[in-house]
Amino acid sequence: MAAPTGKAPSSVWTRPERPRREQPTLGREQIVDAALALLDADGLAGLSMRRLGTRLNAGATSVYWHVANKDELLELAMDRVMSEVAVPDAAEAGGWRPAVAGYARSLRAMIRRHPWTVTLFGSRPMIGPNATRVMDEVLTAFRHAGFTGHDLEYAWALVVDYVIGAAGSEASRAAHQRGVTTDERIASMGTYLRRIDAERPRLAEHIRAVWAKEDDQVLEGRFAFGLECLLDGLETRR
Amino acid sequence: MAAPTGKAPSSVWTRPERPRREQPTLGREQIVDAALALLDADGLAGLSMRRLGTRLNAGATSVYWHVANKDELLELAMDRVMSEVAVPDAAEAGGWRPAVAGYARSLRAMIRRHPWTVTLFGSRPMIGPNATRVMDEVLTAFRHAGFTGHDLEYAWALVVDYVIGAAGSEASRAAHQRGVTTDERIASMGTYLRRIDAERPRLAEHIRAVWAKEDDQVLEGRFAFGLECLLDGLETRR
DNA sequence: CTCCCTCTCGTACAGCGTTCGAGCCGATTC
DNA sequence: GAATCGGCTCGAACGCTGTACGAGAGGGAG
Repeated sequence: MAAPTGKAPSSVWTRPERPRREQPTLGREQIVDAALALLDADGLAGLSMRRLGTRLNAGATSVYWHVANKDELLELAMDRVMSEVAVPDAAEAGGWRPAVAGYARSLRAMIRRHPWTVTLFGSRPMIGPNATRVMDEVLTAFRHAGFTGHDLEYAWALVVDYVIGAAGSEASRAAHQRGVTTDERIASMGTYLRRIDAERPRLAEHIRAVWAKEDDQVLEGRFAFGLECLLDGLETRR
Repeated sequence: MAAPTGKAPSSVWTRPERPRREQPTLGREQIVDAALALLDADGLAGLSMRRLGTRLNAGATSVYWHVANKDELLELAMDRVMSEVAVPDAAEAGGWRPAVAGYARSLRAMIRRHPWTVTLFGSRPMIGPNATRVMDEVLTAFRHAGFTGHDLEYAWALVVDYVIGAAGSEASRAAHQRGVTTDERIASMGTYLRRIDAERPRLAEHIRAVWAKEDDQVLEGRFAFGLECLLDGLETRR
């Protein structure tokens, strides 16, 4: 994987795609397509350059002509999924608040569709065309609210950090529940939960009560609660 | 060095003079110690079972007697660093709000000391003794505020999700700035930033203005802003 | 003494990301 | 037509990873 050296990183976006000759050869587009398919199916661990090659009916290392790194490939994949994030126009949506809320929901939905993005957010500066488009639109929404200068950056960071944190915790928790019922999960804690019972009875009670009905509806409510809290806090500061 | 091959008569010279029993054998404690040292020094990529073994003056695979997996080792490491997180008592700190704020700051500080935790949060259910201790204390703080049932869970999730998201984005951004000045970083974007200049001038302006002075002080202010926003929002709902 | 349990570690295996260089093929140039 | 070139593919190899396995050392117990 990437070696975090001290040199200035050269990003995919700074280098033009190699000019293509015909159709039947591979290009960045289909490579990213195939990578996305593997990522969505089996997560980050499901994407290896060899598997990607065979999926493309190509040699294992042919991809390296079109993409320098696996890291670069992941950058491309990240920007691709960012194209799914929509930011409502503040004027049409009826103010900055619906616009920002719509963005937050859209971003969360995207992360839930592509849980592998969680690990990758911020692993590199996201400056791809779609990421910049989203950022630009969100910033204009916040400017509609009256934020400027540092407060503008602070407000944006607050929303995006929360959404990534919340959607991330949902996604990774979902990954561990796949094919396991809540009862089984509680049962698998077995003696350990019983020890918590003894040492921290109120916590154990809470765990049982909350985990027992942690379905999609509750998660939806959880996110809505957090988002509204956060927007209320922003409202008083604009 | 003589290598003992086959069934050569066992001579003093063919074998090291004392088969190394200097340490009372390794235990989980020192294994986690060494793992933490590697993780803090070189991040997640810096921890390999072989490096860990040599660091412990042990064979590469000796660790597997004490720990089943690398995953388990990381779970132990995660719980160890959770011991650094402190939750002020609500009564002593002067209310739920200072208590929760203190917890948030302590968690963020821990993540900044151990940036490799970012990827690991939520990658497995955190039910180690220290994690449960922290969760218990935080829940009692929120109960002091009057939260119960679902709102209790929602409030807790809001804070922890935000802190992890914010500290995570800080940590990963810091990892990419290591040894690179902001000027170099902006310069490395080169023509690409100029394209953003052309297509999204307000965004480019914002990027230059914000990235230019993204020092620790600004990050501190950013976190404080978000945290206060969020606590304000919680205040109206308790 | 032998037996057994705890613990160490060399070896091996499959898989990873990536480099290198050989080679194919269509287009251009002589 | 022949030679050359550049875009592109790909097999082989390198060094690394996590982990399974089994041989064996050390010390206590019978």
